[in-house]
Amino acid sequence: MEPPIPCSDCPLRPLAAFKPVGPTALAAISGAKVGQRLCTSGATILAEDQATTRVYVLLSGWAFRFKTLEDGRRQILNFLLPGDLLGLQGELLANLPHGVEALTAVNLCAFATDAIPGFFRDNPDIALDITWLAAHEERLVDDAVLTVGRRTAMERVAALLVHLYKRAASAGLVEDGSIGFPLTQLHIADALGLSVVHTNRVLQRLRKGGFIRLDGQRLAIGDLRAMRRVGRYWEEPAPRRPLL
Amino acid sequence: MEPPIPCSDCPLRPLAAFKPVGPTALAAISGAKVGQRLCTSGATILAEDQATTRVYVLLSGWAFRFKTLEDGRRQILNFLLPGDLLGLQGELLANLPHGVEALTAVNLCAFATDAIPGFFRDNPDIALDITWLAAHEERLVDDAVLTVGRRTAMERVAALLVHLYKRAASAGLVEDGSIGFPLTQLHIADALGLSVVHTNRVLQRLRKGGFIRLDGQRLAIGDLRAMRRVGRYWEEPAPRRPLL
DNA sequence: CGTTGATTTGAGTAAGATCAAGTCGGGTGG
DNA sequence: CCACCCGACTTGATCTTACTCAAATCAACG
Repeated sequence: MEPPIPCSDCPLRPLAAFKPVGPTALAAISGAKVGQRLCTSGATILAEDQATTRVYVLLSGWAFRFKTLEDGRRQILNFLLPGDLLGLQGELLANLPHGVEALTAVNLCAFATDAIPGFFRDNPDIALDITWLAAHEERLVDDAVLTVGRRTAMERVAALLVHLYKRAASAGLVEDGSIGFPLTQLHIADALGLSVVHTNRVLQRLRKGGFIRLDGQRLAIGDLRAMRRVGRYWEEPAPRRPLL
Repeated sequence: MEPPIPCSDCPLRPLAAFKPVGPTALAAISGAKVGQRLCTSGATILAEDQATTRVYVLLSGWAFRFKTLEDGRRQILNFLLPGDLLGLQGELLANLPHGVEALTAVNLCAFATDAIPGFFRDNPDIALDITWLAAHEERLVDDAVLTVGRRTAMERVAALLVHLYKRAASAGLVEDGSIGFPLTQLHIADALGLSVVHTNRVLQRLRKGGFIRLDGQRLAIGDLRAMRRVGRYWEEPAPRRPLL
């Protein structure tokens, strides 16, 4: 339970993955911030189909967005890593069309939802950044549709692992060739439209083929090139992204 | 090949589905418009992975966004109907991560991509509308992930047909209980992650069950309630949406 | 008529789901 | 310390959904 971090000391901003921000924009962001929020692993950050009063930036930890069918079938839409914005759809659309759940303990930077129209009025650069982030997230979901709709189970798992590894890497989370990996096999299954059992078997094939090391809570990818080939997954190099 | 329609006479704006727009915003939009573009059915409106110079609003006709794997497997991400914005991701991200193809003859209203930053600078209401449209499209794609990942083939087809029927309806395209329906079974299959053959059989089941009438180019849904039940598909009532 | 695109039908198959146990490791309480 | 519980992971057996391949039909069109 650390004290709130001032935006000027944000641990994320120095990372190469993020676009530098000017002093006026930083002041505007800092001024709109209304606090921080901590969630424990497994907590519901935002409930499905609910009106929201906050928009958050993920400071640390992992989370995911999901939707469920009334009979309980769950689909994970995408994963959220440090720097990601969440809850924007709740502000723009009437209410949030999906839920958000924490995968690990999570530290969130909170903004009042009415800060958004404020940014658009007074700070076009930030407004454009917000729209950029929205477009970027849509790109991720577009990829998810392609993966779930047209890739084989093996391709899906490989593509997801590469994708998450690279994102974790650009958030500075690699330690001696591996990342902390908080997903259970059920999460992988729910993200990829597979059953847990089948997911388990595919993971074993990847392990036995020497493509990955995945024990307990850490993931290492031996040969990234090979994994990309298995997953038929080539994403363009990540551009420097804005950080709210 | 009609002459360009001035924004003030836009045939879409009077529809109840669209949010009214003030005179200054209308003037700004009108001023940014650089022309119209006609495409024939089947034409590529925007190519995959390409830098773009234009953003379009679909004035009339149907189109779809898609991605392909290098071996030819194609996934349709969502369908575009009159009033939809396309090409925004090409402006914000470096280049367009998906292709856009016309399903019917299509009439597009063109804006130079650099009109977007201009809107953000000078016209916060329009900027917010653009972001709203982006968030709304993401919602559609989120739904697509849920459909493809967790619904059965029967549910997928039923949900898609209801979805498209309702959207066509709100674009004013219903004529005596049916809509013009330009998708082939291959399009349906590619949108839903199914094979054409299986799609065909599911459609036949829906027809024989009396749920739909789908002959050649027209779709009618007998009992919408029943179809929603089959598809496990309940969307929230469509809000009035902005039109660029 | 011949061609072409869309749809339909049949037969065989494979990918992945379901069901049912069983293992393993890390708490927790007695 | 040990029994036990619980969640995550594994494994095997069986089954089903939806895919593949192949071919026929059908309508529109030049």
